[in-house]
Amino acid sequence: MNKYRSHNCGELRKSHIGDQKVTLAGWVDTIRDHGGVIFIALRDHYGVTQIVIHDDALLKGIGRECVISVEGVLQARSAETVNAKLLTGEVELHVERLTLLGKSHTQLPFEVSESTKTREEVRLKYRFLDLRNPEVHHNMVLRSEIIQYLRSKMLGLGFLEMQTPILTVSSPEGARDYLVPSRKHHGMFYALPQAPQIFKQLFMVSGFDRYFQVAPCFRDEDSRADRSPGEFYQLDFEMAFATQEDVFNVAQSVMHETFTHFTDKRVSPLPFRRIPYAESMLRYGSDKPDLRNPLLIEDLSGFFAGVDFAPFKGKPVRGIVAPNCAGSPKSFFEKMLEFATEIGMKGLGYISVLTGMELKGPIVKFLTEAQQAELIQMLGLKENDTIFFICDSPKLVNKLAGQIRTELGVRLDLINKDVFEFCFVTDYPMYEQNEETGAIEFTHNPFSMPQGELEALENSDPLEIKAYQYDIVCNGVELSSGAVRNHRPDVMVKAFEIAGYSQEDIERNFSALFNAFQYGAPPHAGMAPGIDRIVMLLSEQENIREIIAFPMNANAQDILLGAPAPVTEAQLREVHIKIR
RNA sequence: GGCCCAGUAGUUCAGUUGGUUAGAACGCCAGCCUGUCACGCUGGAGGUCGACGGUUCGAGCCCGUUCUGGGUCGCCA
Repeated sequence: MNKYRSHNCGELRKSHIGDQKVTLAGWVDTIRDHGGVIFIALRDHYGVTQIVIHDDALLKGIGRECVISVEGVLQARSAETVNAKLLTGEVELHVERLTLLGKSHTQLPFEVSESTKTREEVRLKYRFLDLRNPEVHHNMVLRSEIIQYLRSKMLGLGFLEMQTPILTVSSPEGARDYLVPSRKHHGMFYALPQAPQIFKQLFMVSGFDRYFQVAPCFRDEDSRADRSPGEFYQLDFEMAFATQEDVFNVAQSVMHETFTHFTDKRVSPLPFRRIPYAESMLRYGSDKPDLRNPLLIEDLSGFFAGVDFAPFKGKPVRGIVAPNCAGSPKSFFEKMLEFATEIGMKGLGYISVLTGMELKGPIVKFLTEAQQAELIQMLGLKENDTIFFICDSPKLVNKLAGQIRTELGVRLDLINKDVFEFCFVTDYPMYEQNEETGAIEFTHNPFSMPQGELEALENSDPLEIKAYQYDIVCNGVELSSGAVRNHRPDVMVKAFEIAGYSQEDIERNFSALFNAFQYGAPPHAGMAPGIDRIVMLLSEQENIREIIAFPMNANAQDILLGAPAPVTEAQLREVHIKIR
């Protein structure tokens, strides 16, 4: 028998009554002292069990959050004292012996059960206490179970879990690297991987057919509520002899099964919708559309070209039809205008459809009768609809319309909270034009295969070329991007040439991959859904720190251990670094 | 780096038009209580109002600067 306990705090039931002696160990959750009888809720990883003490001398020096071991006799609770809220609520342990295993300060920085309401700074400093809170504790358990589940799914689909280096080389593309100075090589640096991109592609060249990894990724970029600074995990995978379809099949089957397994909410049926990037930007105003929001954006540029309304003249115009909105109080429209102003719009025009299909709103007087009828017919307007107009530069108009769409969805309470709506956003443009310099640049990953391959690169307008580049999105959260990779050196040289890079540039910056591709590379494709984001969605947490055991704060500091921290002069000398 | 919000007891917060000794709840300490389960009751301790400077007879409150935290834009191939 274990020295400290015969059972854990979550498992005792009526059926255990009559067992010889029962020993439990755990944290003192609450103490209810009635004078002659004292009740303690004893908590561990598995649950809570009530223990009963008749001799208050046993409790001397014992306060909340102390760790104790108690031995005694298990008894049934009388019918009227059963606690239905506890799985162990039908029994209680009557204590004969009590041992203090770990004393706690009496004044805690916060009450464990209330920790989530405490300032984050304090929570993170005492994260070990915060994590005792069953609510927070459970998030970590869920995270573990999700990762285990993802692993088993990937293994079941024939993927091989493989490790790639953590100390690797700085890459010129992408985010800022975390650098690690080299001791043996003066003035040289390792970098932590932003993703195992190059390595997983090399695996493909090496003949490993299906690779995956629960991969730590490091990027030195500023945080957001859904973006941990510094480090995060991806379910990184890559498949040889695979097309975009093959990747989608794996991704949607794993996501569908995982989300179905861990929640009761409805999950998008298979196959997940595919939305081309251009359509996503136009209809949802974002490349990560939240499909729970039923509102769609309409392109009204053509319509307004024929309308004599100066502010919209010659500019792209978008419209969003909000149902059952015309009767909203004045304050609703004022709040919407306020929001529009906050995101940089000059105004927010709207037209409401009154009973009898009469149009009302500041813009109506600029429309002829025929134009009013056309608008009603074109948009299928119904009584009580309100149509909001968004007009801005071609660069901003979609994004602004997307923000208005989201805000309307929230304010009108149109977002169904009980579903997980997945989609793939496909056909990202290969290149874009730099606004200032006019230069042609890669939109995303320079290693994505252009659709049409060499032929398209040679004969098409670069800005028209699409890439086999895609995202998977759930409820407006971007889970990952992925691509069919460009495995052909000749296509790669041409693709880089269009973006203004020479073959020497490729050889200098991406020599390993480019060189490997000269020795027989299979077509391959992959993806890397973010694990933290998946756990966030499944645990319904708004902040990524809630699902990471020891997160850094928003300022990229670990205030529990104190990172980053200065190091000694000797350490600096060893790695040939001088602090200015 | 820009913008927004917050900083008052261990914690969460209130604090009126600038006016006596800065309050509440929970926690902590002491006492009472034999069936509670967020036990209850009585009493007590606990404050550099983030910091600095200014205005004022007088500042938690007004002004300026600054620090810290959170959110967001930039950034995130």
